[in-house]
Amino acid sequence: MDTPEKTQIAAPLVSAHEDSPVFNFIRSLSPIKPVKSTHIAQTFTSLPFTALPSVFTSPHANFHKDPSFLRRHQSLDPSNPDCSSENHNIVCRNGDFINGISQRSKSSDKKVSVEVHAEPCKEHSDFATEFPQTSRCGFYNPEAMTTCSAGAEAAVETAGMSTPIIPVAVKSSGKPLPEGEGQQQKEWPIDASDLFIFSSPNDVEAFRELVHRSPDFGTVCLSSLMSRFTPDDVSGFERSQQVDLLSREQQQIEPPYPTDEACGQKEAIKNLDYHNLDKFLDKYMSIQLDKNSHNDAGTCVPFDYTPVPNFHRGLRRRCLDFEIAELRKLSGDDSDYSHIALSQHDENTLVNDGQLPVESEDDPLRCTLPGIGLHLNALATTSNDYQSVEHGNLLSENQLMNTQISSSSLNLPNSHQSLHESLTSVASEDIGSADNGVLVVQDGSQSCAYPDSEELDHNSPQKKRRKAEHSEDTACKRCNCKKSKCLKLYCECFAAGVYCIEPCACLDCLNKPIHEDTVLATRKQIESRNPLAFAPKVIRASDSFPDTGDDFNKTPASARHKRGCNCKKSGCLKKYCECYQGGVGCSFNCRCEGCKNSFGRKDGSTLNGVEAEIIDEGKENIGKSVGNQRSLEVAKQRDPIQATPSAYYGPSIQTTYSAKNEPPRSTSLVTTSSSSVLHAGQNQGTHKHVAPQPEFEKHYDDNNNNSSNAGGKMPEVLRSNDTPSAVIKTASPNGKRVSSPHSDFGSSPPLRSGRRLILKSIPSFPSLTQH
DNA sequence: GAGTTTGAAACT
DNA sequence: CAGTTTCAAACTC
Repeated sequence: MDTPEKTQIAAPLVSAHEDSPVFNFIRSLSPIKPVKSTHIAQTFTSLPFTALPSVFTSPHANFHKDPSFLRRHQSLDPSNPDCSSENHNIVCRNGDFINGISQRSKSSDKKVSVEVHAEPCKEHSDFATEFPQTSRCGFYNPEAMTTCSAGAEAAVETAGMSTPIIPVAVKSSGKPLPEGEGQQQKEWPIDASDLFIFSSPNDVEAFRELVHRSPDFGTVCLSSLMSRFTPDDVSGFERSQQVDLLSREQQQIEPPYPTDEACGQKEAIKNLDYHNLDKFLDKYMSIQLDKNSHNDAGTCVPFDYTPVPNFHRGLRRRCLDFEIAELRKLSGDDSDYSHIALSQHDENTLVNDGQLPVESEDDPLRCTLPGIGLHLNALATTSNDYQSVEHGNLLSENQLMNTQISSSSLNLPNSHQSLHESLTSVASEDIGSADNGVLVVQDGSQSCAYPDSEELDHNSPQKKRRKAEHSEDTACKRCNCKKSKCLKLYCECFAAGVYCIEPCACLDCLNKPIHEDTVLATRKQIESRNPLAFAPKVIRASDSFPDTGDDFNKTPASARHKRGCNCKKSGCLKKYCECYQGGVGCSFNCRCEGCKNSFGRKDGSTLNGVEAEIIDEGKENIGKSVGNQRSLEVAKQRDPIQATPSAYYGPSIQTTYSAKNEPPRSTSLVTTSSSSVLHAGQNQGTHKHVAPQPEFEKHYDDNNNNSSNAGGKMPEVLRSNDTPSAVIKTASPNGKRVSSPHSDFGSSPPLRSGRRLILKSIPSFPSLTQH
């Protein structure tokens, strides 16, 4: 048996290098390529690998698919040393797949090498291309599961796609079934044809012999295998594979691969009766099992079927609904979009967040908008997550999709944060939930909104309020609309770009997935009227520039309400005030009267609670004759770091809209400022944010001297047309993150009266409507 | 929980 | 664009 030898030889290599990207690359260059790695690699690379975790995806097809998978994998890891064409068309060990499938598997010391033999797949390229989808189908795609019939071929069909038929070199006959029905015999639960592809008849015979000698061997193996799955997995599997299972059950044929893809194989192998199997493998099958790894059984990290499938399946965010719906429309996919949330799948990797996700099940497109649809207000804020996501994506091809999504998702960086949080709770709560899109979505949202069980009592206003406060950062809203049908901005849910959920006490609510058409239409209408209507109300600069590392952004003052408030009686000290509610100071955009916003007064005298006191104190000391700039200077002297943001960034940022002269809703204005900021931010190093202060002061002073400007409150910098970028850089550390939904960057003319409107960090709102 | 206050959103 | 109305959240009792 030449097989064992090969295995032994190759195994070390795999163990040592399989994880190495470099090694993978080298392997990709390997002349020994049974499969067209190049082509596959492209498609595969572009595809999120994370899909693989779907354990039950296509048990039957798995093995048949495995060759393809391997090939794809080769594509990814084309040069896989473990794969050789020596004696077989394709000989690969499980370790390879595992490696290819997931990096995490490597972490384990186990070496599972299964030499399989598969004939070239004529459709492999297509399959490779499609594979991710197929594999991702997991529980969702019953069709993905194909019965591993006794025949040498198994076709896996997934949503309109047919996977390659990969004939196995040898089918194990095994011991005859009691019934003898069908060609397959129930001998070893894991049919050799399913689990292994023998490179030679001798191997098959050896395997049979082993099985025969150990009557319970198969049962044990199967039990062990199945025990690895959670009830949810099993149920999901059963649902999707019901037909197949029934069919097999009738035939008394055990499902060969409850596990997904390579992971499934790996798990299967791990769960095998090692005493028997190991011997057999060592001798006949070139399968090396590291018994030490057996401890990890069930912790097939990369393919950890249990959590992953559930997670994906369970993830539902209503917040994504709008976008999803839109996407679905765009893609013309009528399928349940609820699973889009799945795109969030690997949030842990992503960041802290996740908000975003990599895998989509059927429709890649869906995956592409992970961040979109999140609570917009929350999303508006930071780029940290966004960046993190990107990095995370780079780390793994599995997350490639995420990257695409993230980058394409209109700068909704923050979504990751909230998403992650939401997902965290949702993931667990939604597990086992019905796959019904709508229901699930709501559930997900609900989960999102109410991570705490206590919050289940959503009818209590106080609780709601409290919940709202708690979840305020989590981008989950709930409303109590009575007349608006939750289709107006009055509705917080609708305004936030999310569907209403159960906790909402709204009446006649139309802001639900079932009315998505209405919702989208309404949305469009409102957006047509005000493109930024759904943009975050509060633009948080602090979150926008994670990489800057400067502390300037950390003060509430660094964030501003995009439009400013119009408070008359509340003094901007109550939540009636959107600025206050948003935890940001009032800005020059505000038309409030008697502003006492503790986060920062409109006049700029107050940066935040502490700063305000400092400033006030400074004012007193300096005298009323001294302008605000003096106060700012005083404050800055006392605490340059904190004072700066408020003093400088605040006004600058706030000037997104002119207080009175500039219509808050002027898109063009916003665009202008956005572009400026964007340019500044993108092209400028973060360190530049620090320098501007003096300059700002100068402008500010000048501004004060110039009473002609909007009440003299507008810093000259903002008014100046000369160097928007510079100004912005100076004033806005976040400049790089500015994104306007409608970006006419650079084309926007200066605002009237030379005033520049700076809309910072307004995440491009997911345009559900394709304008 | 009901009623009031408040200010944003929508409308004219 | 300003004024008014509608609306729902925030708040008070």
